[in-house]
Amino acid sequence: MKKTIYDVAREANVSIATVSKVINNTGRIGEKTRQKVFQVMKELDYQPSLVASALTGKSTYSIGLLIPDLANPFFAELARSIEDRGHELGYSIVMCSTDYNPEKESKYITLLKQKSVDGIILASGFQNDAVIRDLLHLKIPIAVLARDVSTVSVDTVTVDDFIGGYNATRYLLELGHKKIGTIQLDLEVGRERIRGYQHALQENGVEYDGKLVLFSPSSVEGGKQMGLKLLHSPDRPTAVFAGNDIVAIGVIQAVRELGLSVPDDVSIVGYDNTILAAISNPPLTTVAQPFHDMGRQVMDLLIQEIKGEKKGKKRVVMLPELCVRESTGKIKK
Amino acid sequence: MKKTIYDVAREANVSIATVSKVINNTGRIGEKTRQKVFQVMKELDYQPSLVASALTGKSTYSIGLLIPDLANPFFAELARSIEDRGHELGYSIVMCSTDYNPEKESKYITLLKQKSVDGIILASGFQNDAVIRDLLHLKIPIAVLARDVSTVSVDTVTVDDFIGGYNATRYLLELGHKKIGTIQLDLEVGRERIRGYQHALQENGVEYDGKLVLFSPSSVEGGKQMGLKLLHSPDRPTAVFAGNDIVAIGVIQAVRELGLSVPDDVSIVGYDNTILAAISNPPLTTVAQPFHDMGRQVMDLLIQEIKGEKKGKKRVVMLPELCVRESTGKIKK
DNA sequence: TTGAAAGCGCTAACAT
DNA sequence: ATGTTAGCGCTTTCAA
Repeated sequence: MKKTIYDVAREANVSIATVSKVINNTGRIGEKTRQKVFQVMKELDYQPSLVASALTGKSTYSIGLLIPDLANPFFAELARSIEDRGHELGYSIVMCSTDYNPEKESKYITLLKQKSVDGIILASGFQNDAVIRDLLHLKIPIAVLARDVSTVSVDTVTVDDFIGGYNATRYLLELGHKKIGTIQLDLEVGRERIRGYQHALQENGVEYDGKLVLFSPSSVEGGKQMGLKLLHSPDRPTAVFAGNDIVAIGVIQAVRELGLSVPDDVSIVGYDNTILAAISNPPLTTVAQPFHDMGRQVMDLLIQEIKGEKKGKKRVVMLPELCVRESTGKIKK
Repeated sequence: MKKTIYDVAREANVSIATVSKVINNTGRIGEKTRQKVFQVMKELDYQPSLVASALTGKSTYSIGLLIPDLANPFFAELARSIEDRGHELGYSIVMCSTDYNPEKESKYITLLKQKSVDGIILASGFQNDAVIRDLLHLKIPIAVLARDVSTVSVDTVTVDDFIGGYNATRYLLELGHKKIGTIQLDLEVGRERIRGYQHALQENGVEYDGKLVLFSPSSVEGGKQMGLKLLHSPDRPTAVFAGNDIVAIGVIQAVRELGLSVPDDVSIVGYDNTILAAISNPPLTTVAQPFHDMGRQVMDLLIQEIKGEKKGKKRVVMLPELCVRESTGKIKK
């Protein structure tokens, strides 16, 4: 049978109130009593039930994490850093992969509410602010990662996608490319990167061509299909800026399938700097997101919010950094 | 304020017992009453507290997942399939990455016990059976994934590592390789694969050479270092069987660093068939583990155990399958 | 310094 | 068919 606080109290000849106090280090307890209680707790291998203490109004010490897809290396890394920071701070993580699916999103939110998690991290391309507002209204602490929720006041950690798109594109322009295609995810982040892309083009006097801008799902196959579409025209682009490393790898495959070479015929830039970028062939030039810091930051923000250590909401913006490898090269005349 | 069962009861002019009964669909309730209660629940946006119902002796509907490292694509895929199956069955997953670290293992186990999870999935190179015995003794349902716990009676899902090692090695032998090195993880699975490797060698009359067997941590860097070590001798192996795809990629890098080519000079076989194998250069011949089924199976086993739908423990063994790509080739005379 | 007792929100006998 | 009530294991006043 699992031991309860009553077992400890009886064995130590004190009341459960006393035991509770030594566990939580509250109230004033005599040193001898404290020792005795500790000893009995050890003897009985007693561990307080978090469920019971949660019911009494304390925290559950668990926080929900909504993330699009654990199987995507970028999100897996992110989840890992969030998990680590959470555990460091005494919280455990309940994982929910949403697949960018609004239905799953709200289903999981409901679930997490029922479980009385202390807070929720939204690391997803959340479709509707309504859910966020609802959470906020219910006073459930939340923190949003990697997405600007401009219309709502929440704690957010974002990486500047405009800059990311801008830097990637500018780098390609510097290499002499003029016809630069881009294949992004059909999400807010994708559109923001496209804005950066446009800005870079414009700044360099290159005319924007809508036909060079495509959307793709986050998969190798998707990248390949869109890559083929983009590269199939006789007047094909000499460089492609992809929405993430997975898509970029699809584009590489497309290039190869057309009998062309990376980076000789087509330069490619990815996004995220996952392990995929490091090991792909050729190694991928990519826009690095500081996932380690990102995870840590959201978690810290959320915990501060939970503990009420913070006045008002905070918005942390991090900067992406171009990581140059071998999938990009100067344009050949 | 969060609504409670009392709010619903009052609003619907019934007792809390009645509300509880319609929620859980137990006892006999008049149709009109039922409708009324449902309606009020909706109006109030009432969601029963799982914490409270858990305290009353019911399940928490959460299960703990101990896994070495979410950031490793293989485990991420596994975690994803476990999560999906869990959610399908109404359970949520509490993630714990252990880094193969026994201290973290027991720390997380303690945590999960306090949270009264309904069960725990051990998908780790668990170092000591003691923890498992303890859990078993406490009657906490567990299921073990990807590791044979031969001395203890638990539900397990494993992939036959002996066969995996055997198949990989035999394939290399069939290609004409005689000097075959192997770099495995220093874990039970690794040793089992080495046994398969030895068996294949012996069966083909190739003498076993201990110097060709190395251990490495699960990292590209580790694989590269061990790869260099293995390949540095003048009498270097013509093929390497690696412990997982990540290590295999490290070996590829080692081969390149020595100015050699894959597969012309050195054939390489990985393990796991993660996305890394598909996108590496050259695409990796690898031993595929059916992670999708694996995750589903452990979860099913665990839930059956939790629900007591099963007499005795079950041991499910799945078979790995060699997936041939371009990192292996016939030996050159 | 310690203990008695009232909940937290819910379930499950047992009554009615 | 519905309600009363006694817990579940813990925290927290309030007394002693």
